[in-house]
Amino acid sequence: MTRKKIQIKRIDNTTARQVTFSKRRKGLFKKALELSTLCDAEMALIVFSATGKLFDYASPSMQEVIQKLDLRSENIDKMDQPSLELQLQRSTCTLLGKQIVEKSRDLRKIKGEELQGLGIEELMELEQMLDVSMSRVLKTKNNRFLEEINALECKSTELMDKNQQLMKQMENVFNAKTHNLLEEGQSSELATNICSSAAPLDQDPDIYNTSLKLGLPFPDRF
Amino acid sequence: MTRKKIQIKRIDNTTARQVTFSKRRKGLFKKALELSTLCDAEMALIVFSATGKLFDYASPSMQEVIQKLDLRSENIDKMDQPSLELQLQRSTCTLLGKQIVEKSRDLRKIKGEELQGLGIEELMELEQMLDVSMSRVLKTKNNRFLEEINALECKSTELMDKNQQLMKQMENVFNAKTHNLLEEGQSSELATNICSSAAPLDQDPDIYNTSLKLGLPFPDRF
DNA sequence: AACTATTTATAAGA
DNA sequence: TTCTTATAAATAGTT
Repeated sequence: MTRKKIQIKRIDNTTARQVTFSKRRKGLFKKALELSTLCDAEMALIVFSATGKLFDYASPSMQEVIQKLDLRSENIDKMDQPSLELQLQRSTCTLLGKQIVEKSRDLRKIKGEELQGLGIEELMELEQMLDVSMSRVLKTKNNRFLEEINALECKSTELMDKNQQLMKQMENVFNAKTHNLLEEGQSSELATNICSSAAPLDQDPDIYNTSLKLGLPFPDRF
Repeated sequence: MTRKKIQIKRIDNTTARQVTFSKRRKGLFKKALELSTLCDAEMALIVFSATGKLFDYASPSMQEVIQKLDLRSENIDKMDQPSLELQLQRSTCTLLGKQIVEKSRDLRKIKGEELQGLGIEELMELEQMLDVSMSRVLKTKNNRFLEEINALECKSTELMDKNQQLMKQMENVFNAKTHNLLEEGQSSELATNICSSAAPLDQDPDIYNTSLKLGLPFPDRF
């Protein structure tokens, strides 16, 4: 518009285009600032260069101007559309919530805490279910008891064996000692003591089980 | 900017301001169009007059430009941090998920479907819980049965009363008829028929209950 | 980025 | 509002 008048159409030469962009952009923003200042107008000017660089001016603020624009064109739905993930999370939440409510009710029913609405047939179904549950629980519990008892019996047998071994060793020691003492002409007091302290092991081997007792109350029923 | 250079500050005179707004707005939009055309730039220009009138220009479209702008500003401050609601929904989802897993396991346990990991103490707790549930269910069920029986008995009594009334009416009719017939010198055949068809009502009033029977199998236990 | 010949924009007035 | 017009501003092509 000076040396020569130009046609208003895309400038093909990249360099020339970029130069013109710089110059005219500067001029445009100056004019925008002047207009908003002189005439007290709200405005927003957003420019992206071909390279993606952003230049913008807004008065009094970008937010306000765009909000005002959205209110007019009812673009609110489109711009403020919640992200896909948010929508997904929301629906998942409601779904999970429903599942929880359902499962909670099931639990309360099976616990017999919410029976007021149930009819005879439903109550009988519940009864049958509880019967099945109870038999399973009792079966499992009984197995556990039997396992426990079995384990204890094994331990008991082991200990009794060990006890026997120890007894024999003691006897050997006693015999040897007695032999020595007799040979040395001493009394048999020591031998008697050893013998009496070892005796209970044969009479009541069950006392070794005390350390293995369970700290459980005995069940009402098996 | 012609006859005189002006200061770039708000024009006090309203008319002058409006005139200038018109002129400069036209110029600004022309420049904007030229820039976007010449330099292939995306841009949006939004202007609100002091009176609230909207003037806008966008290339290639207002939506695109504003979206592009939002993406930038979101990338800067919002995208790093997902929106508060999204965060909330996410944590709610995981929480609800955990609750469901927990409740499902509780249900499976109480149904005796998942007992492998449980110890004797837990099994005994379950047993006790099932005992409580069972007693509640049985109590409720028994109440329902009693209510049902009670209702049937009431109905039965009502029907028997009604039956009695009908009997009496029939007797009256019979007597009247017999009287008339005897007076008219006819045989007592009709009277005998009436009497015999009415007799069973007194002998077995329970037959009236057949229509009220429940279609339920009798329970194994009360 | 600076220059400058020209075109454009526009302030003031009509 | 629009037109006119003198003049300020912007800017295309060049350096």
